[in-house]
Amino acid sequence: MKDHHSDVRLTPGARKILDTASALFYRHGIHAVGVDLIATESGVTKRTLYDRFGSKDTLVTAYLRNRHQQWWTRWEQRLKNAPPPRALTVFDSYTADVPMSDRGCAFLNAAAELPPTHPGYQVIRHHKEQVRERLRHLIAEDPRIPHPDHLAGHLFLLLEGAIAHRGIDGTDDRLTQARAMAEHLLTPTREHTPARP
Amino acid sequence: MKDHHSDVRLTPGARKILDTASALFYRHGIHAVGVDLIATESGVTKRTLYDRFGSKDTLVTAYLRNRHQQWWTRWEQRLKNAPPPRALTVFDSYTADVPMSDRGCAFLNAAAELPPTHPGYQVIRHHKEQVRERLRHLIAEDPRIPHPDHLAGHLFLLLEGAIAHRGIDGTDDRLTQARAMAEHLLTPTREHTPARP
DNA sequence: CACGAACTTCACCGACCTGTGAAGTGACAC
DNA sequence: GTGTCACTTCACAGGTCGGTGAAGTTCGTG
Repeated sequence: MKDHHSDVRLTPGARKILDTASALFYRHGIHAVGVDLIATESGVTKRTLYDRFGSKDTLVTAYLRNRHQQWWTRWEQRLKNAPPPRALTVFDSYTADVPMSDRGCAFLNAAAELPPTHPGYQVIRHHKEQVRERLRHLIAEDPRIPHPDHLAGHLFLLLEGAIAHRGIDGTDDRLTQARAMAEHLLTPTREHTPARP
Repeated sequence: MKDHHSDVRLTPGARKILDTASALFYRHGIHAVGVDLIATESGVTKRTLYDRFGSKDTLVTAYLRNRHQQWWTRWEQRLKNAPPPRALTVFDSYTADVPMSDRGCAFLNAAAELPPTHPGYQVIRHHKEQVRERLRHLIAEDPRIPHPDHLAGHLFLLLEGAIAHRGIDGTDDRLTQARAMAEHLLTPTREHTPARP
């Protein structure tokens, strides 16, 4: 209960491999990084890598799972001592940890280069689904918000657009803009009715 | 004036190579497609490919440039006979041509796997900049809109979020949602001010 | 001490990667 | 008919890809 790497039992070598692979995959993309490089950078032989993970695809899937777990934990942490509207924390969670977000969203990037048949693809879908769902619940905390579902969809699109451009623009500007827009939408001054139910 | 491939002089072979490469790059990603496959699928030898384009990076850049040109032409076409608010056409432009958008945005996908030093990266930035700028002008066509710049940023984020998820979800739903939200934002019934008076 | 899990080195596989060299063919222009 | 442009085939370079083989070493635990 002392480790921030809360995932199941991983041998020290496997842990090192996963951490190294995560950094490389995120920075350079998945197809651009070979298993040889991962093994070398991990201080581990390819043999060990294949003993622990079986295939590159499995390692990629583990990377995605681990990333989701880390991201979720950070968000949960940030949610604890956050003033309402707590939905805004999702933007801060991206802005806060720079090395974790300076190349944009790991899941959007992975989705861009993996085929939909890849075992990691459903991890991506699951992650986005979870974020969206949590957002929906957080927005519904304020009973004055008239259409929480619709607003959740709106905030989610703002978030995704902003984080997609985080990697391209190289600045937090879009994220900051999106947060401000979200904040405005979350203050229930007037009607924010959807165009159509 | 009859060809939708308006780009400069390209030999027939080069044209075929570019078209084939475009389809493959968009469908499978850039790193996942080798020049051998491109040559084979084009009915052309690698030699010809290298004679015409010099390197894979150049071919990738040409792909991005060509894509921008195509996309822009289509949008321009759609803008001609469009009722106001014409800013909404940008959503329709994505929804309309399925094989051109079923894997999401070609530029966002490319940005996800290319290093920022790649010669094609500035093409990506340019494309997004152009879209955003055009959107800003279209919104400013309606003098009743109080803060066109701010609203353009808002619509742009909605668009980018929706098109980023176009490839993941496999449906047009997010795009349709985003369009509806944009439409609501564009109807100047009440205040849409970014700050409170 | 002894056991076994984790890890090591090193050699190897077939396939594929980007990129190049040499020699030759067909079509069209002057 | 000579030149040139687009294109062809074939062979090959040096390197990396994911994945496996056998044999030996480190190390904590019982």
